[in-house]
Amino acid sequence: MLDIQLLRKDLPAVVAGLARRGVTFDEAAFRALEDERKVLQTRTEELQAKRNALNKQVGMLKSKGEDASEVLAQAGGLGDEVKANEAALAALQERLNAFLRVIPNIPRPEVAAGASSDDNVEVRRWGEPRAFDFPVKDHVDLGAALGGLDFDTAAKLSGARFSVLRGGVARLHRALAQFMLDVHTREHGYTEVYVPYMVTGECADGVSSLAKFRDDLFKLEGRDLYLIPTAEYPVTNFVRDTLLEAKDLPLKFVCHSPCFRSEAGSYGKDTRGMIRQHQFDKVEILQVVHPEKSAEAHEALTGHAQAILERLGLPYRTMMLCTGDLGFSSAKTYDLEVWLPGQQAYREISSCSNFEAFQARRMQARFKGGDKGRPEPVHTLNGSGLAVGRTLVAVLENGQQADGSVTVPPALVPYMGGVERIARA
RNA sequence: GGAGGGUUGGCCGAGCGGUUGAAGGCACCGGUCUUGAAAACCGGCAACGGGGAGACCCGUUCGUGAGUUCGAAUCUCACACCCUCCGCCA
Repeated sequence: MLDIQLLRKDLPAVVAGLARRGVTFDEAAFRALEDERKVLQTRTEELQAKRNALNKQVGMLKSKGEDASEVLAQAGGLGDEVKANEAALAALQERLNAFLRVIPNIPRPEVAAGASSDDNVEVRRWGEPRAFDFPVKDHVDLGAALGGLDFDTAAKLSGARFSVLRGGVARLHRALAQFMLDVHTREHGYTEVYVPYMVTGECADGVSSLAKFRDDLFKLEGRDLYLIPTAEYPVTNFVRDTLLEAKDLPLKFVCHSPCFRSEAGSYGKDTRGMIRQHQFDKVEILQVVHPEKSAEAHEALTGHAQAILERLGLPYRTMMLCTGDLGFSSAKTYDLEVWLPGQQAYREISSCSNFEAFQARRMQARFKGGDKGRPEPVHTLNGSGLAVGRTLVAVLENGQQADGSVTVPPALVPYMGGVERIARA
């Protein structure tokens, strides 16, 4: 969430920052809550101080064996008054907190203003889309012809937006995840982690707003547990409620996990194929860094994701999301879009974000030993490196041959046991 | 599922219902000593919120929430989590 100190000190800056992403900050509501809080807090603390002073006297008198009945008489009824004020203050702070926790992050100044994905800015383009001398198929037709992609069986098992992979295609899926993990651990300095695929509501609210996005998640019946929509949920929470040392930073983790999303708001969107599924695998890279290093780390992390696409020979472009397309917690995001010949379009395959202190404040992730004497929130970042399912789609479509077989990218051949081409068994 | 034990500061760990934000240790920071380092010794060192120009002042926090009390880390109840043993099990 936003820094309450900033809201108190420079409300116009917050209002202006949020306005850039199309969010209207309710100044009147905030001011009313704050004014009420101030009055109530001051009164409560005065009463507490009075009670404490009297109690201290009682303690002194009793320990000397003297009579304390006079002081006790003064304190009579004070306890209930204090309790009533404390309860009122707690309730108000709860309201203030709820108000703050649904306010999104403020975009960094260099993020272009815009209303939707139409206003995103292309900042990089790599590779030439291949020219085909035969009619291209999309991954659904390719996969079906190879006997490796089966949506009918998946539907029988679990309904729409699931897939079953077989044979060489299933192996390709596994190979991609292994390849990504190896590159990030061996060459980019990330530590591999394996994590729970369910997290508590508190964890979910640490990375984003559970109140706002509860419907996007699958929840376990009767329990405070949610299936993770990305490894960001468990891994970022490694540092929840912790006080790190400056010398421990940066922390860099890579995690391969399944991701579960209800896709509640995307009825009728990307219904064909495995572009948008309730379950997909992703290799996520994350960093926890010193506040002054996050901008630099964001560029590096995005580069790490781009490296995977380049090693696989997949043409892509890098888009800087405009203010209006930014995720709730993000201050700046680069999306990587891979070229899909079957759609004749660039499609999102990775999203790399810098959350600055937004998530750290929500989950109390701090470090000490910086320039400031006191602990301060760390900065968190993450990105897909990459979405495995969509990478599979990209490899199939970009590597397709006239006979329906698929050429395996050279970087992946060792992970395929030497297989250079996937063909119908 | 059954039976016990536990949860205190960055970490470990003590704590008769009363000047306890909390002994002691570790870690960390500064100093003495030393050619330098280590050791030893001396000193410092919780977080968060509010107020103040500032030195400071006030408040909150001992798993969470209620309760008893003038007063709770300490007593009572509920809940959560962790550990051990038994049962079940990949």
